[in-house]
Amino acid sequence: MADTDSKDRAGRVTKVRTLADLAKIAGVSPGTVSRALAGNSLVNTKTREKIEAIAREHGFRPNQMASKLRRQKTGVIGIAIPLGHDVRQKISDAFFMTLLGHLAAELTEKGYDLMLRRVIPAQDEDWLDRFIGSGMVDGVIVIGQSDQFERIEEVADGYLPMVVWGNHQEGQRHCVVGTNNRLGGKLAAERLIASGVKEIAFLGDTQAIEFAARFAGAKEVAEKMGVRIRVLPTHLSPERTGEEIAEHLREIEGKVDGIFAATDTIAVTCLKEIRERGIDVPRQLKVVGFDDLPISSQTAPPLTTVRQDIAAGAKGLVDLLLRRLAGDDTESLVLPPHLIIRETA
Amino acid sequence: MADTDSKDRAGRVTKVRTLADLAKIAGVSPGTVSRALAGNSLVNTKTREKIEAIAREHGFRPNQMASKLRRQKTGVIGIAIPLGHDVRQKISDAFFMTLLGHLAAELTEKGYDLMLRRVIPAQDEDWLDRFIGSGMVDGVIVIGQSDQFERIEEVADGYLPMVVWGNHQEGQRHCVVGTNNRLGGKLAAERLIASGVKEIAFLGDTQAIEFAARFAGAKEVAEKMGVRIRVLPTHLSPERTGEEIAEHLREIEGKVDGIFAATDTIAVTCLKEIRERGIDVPRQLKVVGFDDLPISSQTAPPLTTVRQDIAAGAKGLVDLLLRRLAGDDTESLVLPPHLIIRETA
DNA sequence: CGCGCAATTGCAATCGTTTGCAATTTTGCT
DNA sequence: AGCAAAATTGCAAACGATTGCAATTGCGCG
Repeated sequence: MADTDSKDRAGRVTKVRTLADLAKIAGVSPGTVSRALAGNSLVNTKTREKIEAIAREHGFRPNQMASKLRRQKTGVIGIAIPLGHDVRQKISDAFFMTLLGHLAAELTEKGYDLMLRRVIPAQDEDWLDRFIGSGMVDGVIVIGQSDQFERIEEVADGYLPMVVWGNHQEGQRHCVVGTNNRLGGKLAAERLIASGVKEIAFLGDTQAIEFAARFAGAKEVAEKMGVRIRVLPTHLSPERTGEEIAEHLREIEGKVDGIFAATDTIAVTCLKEIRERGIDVPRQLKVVGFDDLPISSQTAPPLTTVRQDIAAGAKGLVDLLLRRLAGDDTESLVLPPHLIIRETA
Repeated sequence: MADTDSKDRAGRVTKVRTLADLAKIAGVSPGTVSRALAGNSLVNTKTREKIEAIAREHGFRPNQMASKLRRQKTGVIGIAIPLGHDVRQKISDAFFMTLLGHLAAELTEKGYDLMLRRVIPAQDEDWLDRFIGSGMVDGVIVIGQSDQFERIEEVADGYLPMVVWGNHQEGQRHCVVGTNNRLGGKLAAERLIASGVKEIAFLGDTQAIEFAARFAGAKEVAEKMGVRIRVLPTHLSPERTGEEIAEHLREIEGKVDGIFAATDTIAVTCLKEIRERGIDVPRQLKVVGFDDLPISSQTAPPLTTVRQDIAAGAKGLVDLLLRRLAGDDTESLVLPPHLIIRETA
């Protein structure tokens, strides 16, 4: 508030490391200091102010480890990012990162810290139990089910404070927040077909459960409308994707007139490859993406895509987790996707 | 090793929460259990195996809080992201997120966890002391100096295990890892001028120290070569940037023939606005960015930019921090930028 | 069989805070 | 002034794992 260098300008000679040290200086007991610094307790205002002053003067902060140990809660939420095979990719994936950014904002606002952990399930069987059982976090948010659906289910049976970002399956036991991927897939296919597309290619890896759902939705619509649709497996590693897509394009050229990309990242790369082949979008080939990342409005031409509301997703994850921390057994939250029409379809 | 359901198949009825519980079952003392689980200690192989078996059977994990308290180290590295004014923006900024992704990979590999904390210095005077003094982290990496240069300097005087991503100033006291921004700025300007540019506009906020250095480098070259250069303040919040840039473009149209964007994010938005105004890149207007984000090769036309080696930066941050944890007082690390020539200049 | 040394194990203090309970001081009221 | 009730404060036991030191056990060998 006022001046900082008032009396103790000799620096940090006096080292006050513990409540007890501080208590000695203040002439009270450690318990009182603890209560005083905790703020709202039942300690005399005058005493509190004196203690606070001394604490400030010495730059004292109570040791969090001790505090957490004693109180049996950490104020930390664990964020686990399971990396399936694409080991180096996913954590720098634009979608996950954006989600993480929003999570950080939400959790910080609620007074929680985030502990981030990249896990490689293939190398570490019980990554989830380890994270949970370590006593380092009060709850866990798992970003992406990867290929760990079963393991997550098992853990969910005995551990309440966990929420997962991902796809919702009929009858699953773990609490998930995510977009209705199937519906999103339908929207994409409908748009392509409404734009006159006669044959669709889906670019994505249908082993990932979300992508499979997106494809399933598109397929349903396509079949109903008598439009052919095929899958062209496409991965997400920044290096390989470009080539993979180029190859696909060579293969489908002239046969397919609509592309549904499992991800905006794929769509963006795809647009670039298409441009290089001199194909006109949307005249000759129409493209719809999925996610609506910030970049997607910046492409040439701007990408038509299915929007996932990432901010709402983050808020949902945090809200549900907090309710679970309070003992509620919450339902999953499935968010509606929105078709964003720009210029590629 | 062998079968898991050998004797205690009654499930999780017996709850083993502490070393002591486990010790009782194993018929040894808690100390022995601790040593056994720690692995390398001086406990009899047979005993160890027995204890490990019981631990596995009951899914027991030693409480980390207690462990950390006792050992006075946490195995956690704090990552602080100071947000200047653009409160919601920076943490989802592509550059920071990419860096964070690489940091996560590096730190995980070295056996550390990451604790992520968004801080808003304006709302929280002593964010850094709080983070450090909390006893929750063994060391801190600060991502971006924001407008907190002075505060970081102060803290660095009394706290060794801290490394900062940012710009290096002559004679600064804190250990920093970052790109040589001034040199990067020179490279950008040289390229623009070599492409025939006669007047340059720098798009960026020179209040940010890194950006100021980039501009300074460009300015030096421009002045030497007799080319005019001006600053057009541009922020990074996703919403405002587009409009700001549009306005700038209106203002400079016809006068300026080269743009140096402080950031690829700005450059990408810029390219889009330019396209919408029907200006030809690179014929009428040349553009150089900074960062070389993954998207930058995907724009139309692909962006010429100054590359920061993010992976090397992350590795540098982690290496230096680990050496500081070991007691070394390390020097700063300044990485060379690389001009990546694509099609916009 | 007994001694000495090495290999294991147990004991108990410690890390620094929090908090129920009891002790003490204040306050309010007659 | 006297006494009950309320407001503060102190005491000491947790929280759960680690680790120096001492005690025990086991082993080799004369």
